[in-house]
Amino acid sequence: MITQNDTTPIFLQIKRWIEDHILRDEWSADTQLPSVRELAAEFGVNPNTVARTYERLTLDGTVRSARGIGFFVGENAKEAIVSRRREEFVAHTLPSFVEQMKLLNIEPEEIINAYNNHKDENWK
Amino acid sequence: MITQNDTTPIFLQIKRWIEDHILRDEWSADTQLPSVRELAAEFGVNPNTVARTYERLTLDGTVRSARGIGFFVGENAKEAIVSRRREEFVAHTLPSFVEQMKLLNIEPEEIINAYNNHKDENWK
Amino acid sequence: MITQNDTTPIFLQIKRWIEDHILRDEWSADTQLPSVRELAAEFGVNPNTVARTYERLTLDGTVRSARGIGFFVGENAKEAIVSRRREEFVAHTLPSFVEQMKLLNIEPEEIINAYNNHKDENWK
Amino acid sequence: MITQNDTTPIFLQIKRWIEDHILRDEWSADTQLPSVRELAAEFGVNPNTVARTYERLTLDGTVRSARGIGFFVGENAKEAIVSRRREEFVAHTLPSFVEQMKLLNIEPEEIINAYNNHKDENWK
DNA sequence: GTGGTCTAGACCACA
DNA sequence: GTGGTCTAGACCACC
Repeated sequence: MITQNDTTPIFLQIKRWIEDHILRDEWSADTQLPSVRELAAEFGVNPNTVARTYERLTLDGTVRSARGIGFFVGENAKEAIVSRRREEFVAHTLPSFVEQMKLLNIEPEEIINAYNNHKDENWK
Repeated sequence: MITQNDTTPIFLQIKRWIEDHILRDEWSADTQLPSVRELAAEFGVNPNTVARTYERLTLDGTVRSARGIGFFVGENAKEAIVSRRREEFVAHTLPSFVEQMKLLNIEPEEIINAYNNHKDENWK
Repeated sequence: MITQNDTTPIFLQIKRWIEDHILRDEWSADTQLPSVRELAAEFGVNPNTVARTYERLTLDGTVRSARGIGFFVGENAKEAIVSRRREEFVAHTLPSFVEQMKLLNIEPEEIINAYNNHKDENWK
Repeated sequence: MITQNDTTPIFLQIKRWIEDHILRDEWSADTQLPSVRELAAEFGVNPNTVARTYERLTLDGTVRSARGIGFFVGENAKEAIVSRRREEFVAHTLPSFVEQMKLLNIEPEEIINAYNNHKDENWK
């Protein structure tokens, strides 16, 4: 799911990928995260890029680093992510989404359908 | 509506702004569009930036240029825009939107509400 | 056959259109050419644009103007056009044409066929 | 081969120059292309001009860009270029070429000769 | 007046 | 180092 074709920076794609894991409760507080080298190999990107992801996550408080050991999920990581994303959602995502619906004459039913048919797939 | 705060490039914001006008039937086929210098002044950006917008629209076929005269809305511009945007919508926007809803536990009702409350406002 | 879609200037398209008539012996020396207004109406362009065409043709010697009367085909117009065009042909058109053939793996037969099938059509 | 004398814009000359390399199999899929600054220096033009070339090639799908890394030849670049050029060839180049031949009384033999004498020369 | 191209130089984010 | 965007200003051809 990490791709160069997307215009969003790779390190942000990885950041979101990690956050998504946390949101799905696959990684909970104090869970040790994959090492920089590991992830870099898995995604086929430069280790610096992954390091940058962790740096940002650390600034967020989403993650905390233990020198010489690795990175761990922070205490209230999930709650923080949810609140940040919700804010983003209501402020930008939802309005622009509705705007698109209106412009393209898309009925709410389509959205409901997509919602009901959603399966947890495309998961690297 | 054009802002430096948004991370999307100015020339693409303007492109979208023009396309939206066409989608709303404010500008139909063969309508002459504002000149490069005019728009540049209106948005307070460099003429080159607007020129770049029009260049892209021309490559799209959304717009056609007449040297020494100006730009005009292309023949099937609206249909082309709708089909392009719909494709983008079902391929990316909608899936990632639903994904967000699931991750953030947002119920479809919220979307319906937003949809119903939508007014055509803040329209330059 | 005069179109805004072509990237070549309109006045040059018209110039070529007139020269082609001469090459086909439809207009010979001393034939009076259509007036500026006439052509402008026929092509749906600004009279200035046609005027510019005649101005160039006059500089060429292809055409001579009689004040208050109109424009007439010059004495050795046809020969001059042919020589100019031939020069252009061997210097640029032919080489780049052959280059394209090589790059696209197009065999000479295709050209011969096109040549033999050519009818004098698409003539405004 | 890139010259200011030609009336075609520099950035399009460079585009063609790159496409020609691909057609000649000198650069195949996934080959990394010269950087913007490199080409700009080589041709003695402004980096923006080369950037514009690459922008077009990217829109084409001929090339794909990786931020911070460089540009790479796209997957079916060669095939796409060939088909685009062939289309252009049969739709415009060939008809207008034959038209010229007729108008200037040029015999097919001349073309065959030029074709046979063609050497892959002046190739940067 | 219009669009089209090019230069010079700046700043940014990314790897 | 790489690409991407933007500005400022110039020059040109066209209508």
